[in-house]
Amino acid sequence: MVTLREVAKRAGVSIKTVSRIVNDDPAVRPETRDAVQTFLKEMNYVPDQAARLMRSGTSNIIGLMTDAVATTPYSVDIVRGAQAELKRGHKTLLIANTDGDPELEAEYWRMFRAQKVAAVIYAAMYHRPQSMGKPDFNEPIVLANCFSKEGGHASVIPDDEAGGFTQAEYLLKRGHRRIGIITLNPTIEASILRGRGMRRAFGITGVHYNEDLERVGYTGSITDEKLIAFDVAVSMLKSANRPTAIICGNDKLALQVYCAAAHLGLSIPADLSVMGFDDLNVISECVWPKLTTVALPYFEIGRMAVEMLNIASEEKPGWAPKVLVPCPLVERDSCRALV
Amino acid sequence: MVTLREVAKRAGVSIKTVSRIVNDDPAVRPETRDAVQTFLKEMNYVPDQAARLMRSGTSNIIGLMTDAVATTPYSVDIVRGAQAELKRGHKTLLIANTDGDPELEAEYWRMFRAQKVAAVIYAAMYHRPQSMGKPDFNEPIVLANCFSKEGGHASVIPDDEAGGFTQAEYLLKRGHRRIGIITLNPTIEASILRGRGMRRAFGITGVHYNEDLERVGYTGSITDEKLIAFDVAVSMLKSANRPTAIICGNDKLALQVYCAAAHLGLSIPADLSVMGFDDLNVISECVWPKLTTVALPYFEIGRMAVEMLNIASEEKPGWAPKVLVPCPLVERDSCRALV
DNA sequence: ATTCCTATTGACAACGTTGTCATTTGGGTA
DNA sequence: TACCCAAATGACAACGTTGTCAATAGGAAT
Repeated sequence: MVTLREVAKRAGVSIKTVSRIVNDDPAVRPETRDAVQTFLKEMNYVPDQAARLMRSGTSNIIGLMTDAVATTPYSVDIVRGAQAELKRGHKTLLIANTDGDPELEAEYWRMFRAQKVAAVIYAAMYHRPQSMGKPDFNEPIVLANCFSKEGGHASVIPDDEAGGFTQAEYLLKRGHRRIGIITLNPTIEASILRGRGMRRAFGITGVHYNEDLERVGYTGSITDEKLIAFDVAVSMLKSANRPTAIICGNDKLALQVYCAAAHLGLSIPADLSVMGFDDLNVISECVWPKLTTVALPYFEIGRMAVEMLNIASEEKPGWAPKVLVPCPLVERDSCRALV
Repeated sequence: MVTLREVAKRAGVSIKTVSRIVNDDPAVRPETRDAVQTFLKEMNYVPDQAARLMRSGTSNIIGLMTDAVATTPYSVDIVRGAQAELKRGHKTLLIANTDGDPELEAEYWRMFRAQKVAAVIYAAMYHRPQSMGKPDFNEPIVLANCFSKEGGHASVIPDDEAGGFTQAEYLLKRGHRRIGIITLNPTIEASILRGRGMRRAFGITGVHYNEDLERVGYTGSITDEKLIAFDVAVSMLKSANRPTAIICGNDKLALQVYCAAAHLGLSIPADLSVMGFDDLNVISECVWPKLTTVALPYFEIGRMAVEMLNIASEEKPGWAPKVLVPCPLVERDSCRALV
């Protein structure tokens, strides 16, 4: 490993001068700078982060604590978004994947302290982080795609209420009146919010919200749920006055509706319109006709989390805003206008 | 941050004694050990990795350079597998996501050097790493899910040949004779190997391999490809003596075949058997009937890569084995026996 | 009691960097 | 020429840890 000392010796200047050049300190004569820079490149000098860190106290590493990556495909985009934003600041991500194991999480918090990470993004699905706050970790923490009920930390989450509104509004505007709804597990926060959004859309349009057409697409506990949307959709579609459209809680449910329609010989969108949520493109782009859905903006959530982190370091401890990231409609071919 | 010095002062012993206890050095009197350990816990001491690293020269961080995470869903499982194996050694993963940008990759190599990562896992899809070897990085490198043509590094890759064999053998054994094949881009290594495996299966069974039933499911260049499997499947299935089964290069293609079958009013598996590859469970578990497919063992690849890394550090530079990880058949409901 | 040996403990330097402060250099001004 | 000031450079300490080696203590052997 090439050190400042070696470069300095080779260039015939002091260690400190080389250090200054590496750190773009203007107080160096241009000629000296050029001369030394040649040596730096030639010897392929790379500053030792460990030494820097020891001297300065804060690293350029951001910790990302997550169980989301394990549980949801494409939640990787949170990572990508964060990294994209981080790249500018020459910071890097240390990813800790807990798979939901609290013991493992505790170990990773210790690890973050040991590495002196500058800040932490805590990304999780569904459940609220309980063990948060406990770890005596004093650097900024921002929650991504989740939030802690106790508060105390900024969080960046998708605007599920608006997302639900978008789904319902889109179909209502296109003349659908009998709309089936296949939801996520109703205990999930996202599910509640989207339901609220949909009802708001019905209300505005002046259409009666028909509870009978609302069913849950999963059974079982949240950690061990089983898809039953196929059966649910089949029973919905077999009925005499079947819905003309079905709104789904995610694209997986939508896929099951596609299969149910196929099973019953109904074509999409001629006989049935289908709307998804998430925009998992392995599904939405691969089915035929392509799925109209509402996107879960993971990339933007990750990016925004980093942005919040930058702000967080300059705010007071009490600062804990909730940033809602919009869920854009992705219009494809699975919904037809009835007019 | 609590330091050894502070703990030592509090416990009334020397810094070195505390250090010994933290590092499980047996040369400490049990009473001293117990006494100090109480203080360690009470003060919540965590050793400073930066200082350790500076002293010792090697970190406990493993770098993971990848574009795979960006391009393929569930390739995250490589990360999870690696982490699971790493956990034992109390090492952690520093993930560098290149999105395929060579400039960014070069920057990350520098970063790895700066962080003095102990070793690197290089995970990529499709293309061979060209810039590899260039970065003067002297720690062990293992390639995951890819390999460098120049050799020089151990690699862990799925056994695509055997995977292709498995696909064909499964259908042949169940009496299928007219088997359609919708492949990945034929320039991809995986595609070539699987083709070879399938032909081997046909050969062994003594069935003629009908080239006319083999079509590519994508158009366009590898970096910007477009799914056309739906159209391909429709044309295949419209023909008078249509295939009784279709083997797909991945589950996305299989999903398109499902949609094509639905479009033509054919039911799966009664009128058509479908076999996928990858086992993306957002598809394979969500379609109805559930998809019989061959799994891409990402988790195991990640795990194995770490295992190879451990071995690599004790091997000579020339050591560069290729480890083939089997692709297990996942039998579900999309294939029927003709007998 | 003295000596010796081993078990235990401690003092100190070093890792590579940067902050602080002192020193040198060079050029302009009186 | 002498002087002064700012710009440029350097010497040194410190960050927290561990390796090396020295010092101490305590017990056994004489």
